[in-house]
Amino acid sequence: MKVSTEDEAIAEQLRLRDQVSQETPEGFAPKTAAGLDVHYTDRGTAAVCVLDLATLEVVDQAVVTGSVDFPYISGLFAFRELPLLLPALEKLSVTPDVLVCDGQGIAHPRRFGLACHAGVLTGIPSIGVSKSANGGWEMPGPNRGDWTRIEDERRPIGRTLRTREGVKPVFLSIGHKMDIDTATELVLTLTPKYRLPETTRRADRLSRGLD
DNA sequence: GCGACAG
DNA sequence: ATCTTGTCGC
Repeated sequence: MKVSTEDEAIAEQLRLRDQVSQETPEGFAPKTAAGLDVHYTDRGTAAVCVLDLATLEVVDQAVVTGSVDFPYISGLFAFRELPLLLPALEKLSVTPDVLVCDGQGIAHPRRFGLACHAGVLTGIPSIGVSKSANGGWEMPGPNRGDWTRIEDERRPIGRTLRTREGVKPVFLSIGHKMDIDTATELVLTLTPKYRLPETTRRADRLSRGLD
């Protein structure tokens, strides 16, 4: 379905959100994780970087550049980024076991943020990790691994997670085919040294034409 | 009108 | 997101 207006985008989110699964597939044992990010200049450059979870080395990557016509609107972020991210995912020579998106999953006004959208359209388990969050949350403890709930109307929709001591926590929520505990463990695996997941850092660098 | 507001 | 100086720490 073509989506070009705000109303159409919201209708599309409401149509797709029931397809989100909050259950991790039986025997889920991811060997690879993909980071997704888009960098903007006069156009957009989407980058996907697949890392081996055991070594955090890059095993595959893809870049797609094109025009971006949908504006940035909080709550409709996916409609700005997915048109370039999906083609980039298709260019990969391997299918990643999980997608780590730079944004929200169900911690979203309609419970259908970028990570959910990417997961449902690809069928790949996904999570959303962002640098800031909507909704209510309190600062987690000071140690790596400490977390607190992100809530909306007293309903848990995600977690803050301290990935590194002395710095602001990250905000994570499940995207698709994923449970929050598995997502938390995955993010900790991806953050041995820096606040943000290695997947996100590599995709960000790649989208900027570095590396 | 005012504050909130993923990137 | 992007703009943009200095500063602290490994």
